[in-house]
Amino acid sequence: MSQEIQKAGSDDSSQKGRALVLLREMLLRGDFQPGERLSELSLVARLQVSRTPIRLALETLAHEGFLEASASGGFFARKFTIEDVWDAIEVRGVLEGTAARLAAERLVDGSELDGLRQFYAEMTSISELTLVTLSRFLELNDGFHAELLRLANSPMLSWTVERVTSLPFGAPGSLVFTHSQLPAAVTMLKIGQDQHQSIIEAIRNRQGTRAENIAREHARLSRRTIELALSDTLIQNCTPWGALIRA
Amino acid sequence: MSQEIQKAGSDDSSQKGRALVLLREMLLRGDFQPGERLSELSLVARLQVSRTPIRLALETLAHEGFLEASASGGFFARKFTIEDVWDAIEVRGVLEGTAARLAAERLVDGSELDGLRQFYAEMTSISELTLVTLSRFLELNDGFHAELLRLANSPMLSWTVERVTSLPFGAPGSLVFTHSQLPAAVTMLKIGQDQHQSIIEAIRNRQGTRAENIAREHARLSRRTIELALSDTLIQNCTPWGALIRA
DNA sequence: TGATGACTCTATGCATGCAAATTTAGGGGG
DNA sequence: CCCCCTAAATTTGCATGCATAGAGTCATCA
Repeated sequence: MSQEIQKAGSDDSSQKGRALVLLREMLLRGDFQPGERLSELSLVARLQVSRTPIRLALETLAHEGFLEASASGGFFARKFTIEDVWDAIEVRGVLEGTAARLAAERLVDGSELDGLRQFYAEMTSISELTLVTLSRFLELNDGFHAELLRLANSPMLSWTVERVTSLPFGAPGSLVFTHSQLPAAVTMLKIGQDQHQSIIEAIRNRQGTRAENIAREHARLSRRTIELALSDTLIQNCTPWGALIRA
Repeated sequence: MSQEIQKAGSDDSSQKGRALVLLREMLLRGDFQPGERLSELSLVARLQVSRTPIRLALETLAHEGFLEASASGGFFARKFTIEDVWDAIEVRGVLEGTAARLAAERLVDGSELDGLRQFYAEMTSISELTLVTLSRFLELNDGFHAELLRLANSPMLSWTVERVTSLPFGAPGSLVFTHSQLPAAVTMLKIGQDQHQSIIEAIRNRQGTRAENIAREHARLSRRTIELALSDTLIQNCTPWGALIRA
């Protein structure tokens, strides 16, 4: 599921979509130095797409937060620090906390929680961690969080979260662990599962503040997870977006 | 100050900037029905600008949340309900609460609060409410909130707030009151000033949670203010964005 | 040697033509 | 009377040419 989520206009059927996907890949791969100017003409050669769709894609990437518009026209690669990553996670936690609180406040019938319970159950049923089960686990995790947002019943909140998560930092994404870190990583996932369970319980009991606080702490768990992955690897090697972080 | 804030790319010096400003005006004025398709060609005639800058402006407005992209190309006027307005205010409150909390948690020296204190003092010095002093008051209010965000020292949070406030709902903006409502409106502003004072105090004492909660409630005050203005006027007549709300 | 000026060259903003796709209107068939 | 299918007209997506503004460079002068 997480792999199939397509951001708007990113379908491969149009020139703009192709340019967008390719540019995102290049940015995540670190093909551009932070602060480097992305000139349209040079991209025409590299992407085999004409200037018009490239311009549209650049505009979109600027709105998504990857690029910064220069006052004199054109775009620069935005620079990110590890602090930005932590703050993005904090913001995401705040918004998911709000989703959990609103879900608790606006719940009308306990059966609305069945969706969350199902994601939780399926995640629990995954006993051991392999490459394929991890990917499945992350899919279910995405599903859980999407369902939580749905229960908040707030289009404005959903829209805000969409905007914020256009940058890849907040999302759990996939992390690469060294062999020795695996046990600790599994522990993290189990703690996360316990938090999922507690969030469901809090919403069921209409404990809005409790739900909010757990969801916040749940986001901070992904910070700890990243820190763990970072502890004996370079950031470039343990996250898909590592190349974006300089400084 | 609030009048001089220019959203990126909205300067009048370019065709795209002109189109953007004009289209925003038209949308706020309610020139388009919710769900109506905005065809580029018809806009060429109405705005006296060619298709290229119009297309860019439409793209930008979609990212700002005014328009919705159709799957088959083109854009529709998005429809908003009064619930969306309340939720936008709630989200803004959550984010400003986060700014207040981070400001408290990250404060290193009490003198950093001087900016906030100055805005507060100037707002207090305004004794009576006229059209000109109200406008000045709102400017100072904007300044206070911008300074609060600055103190949070979080580029990611600032960026998020910018994204969310591209829609005009969250911001205090200007409201029109009937004569009989004026005393109540003045009371609201005084309560808001007291909250400003309390936020400063909470940050000074490094009471993060307290600062966060007051800032949230402060946002809800603007909901009450809108409800007051709404109480014996149509929404179209008391807010600048009233024409956007249907249903 | 440093700064300032002019000049060149490149990059972007904009306009417009063309083709493909979507929507819509109309007619024919069930 | 309703549905479907076809065809035309509108609309968007894309490519490209042109003009202007900006960046870079080199030379001259203080």
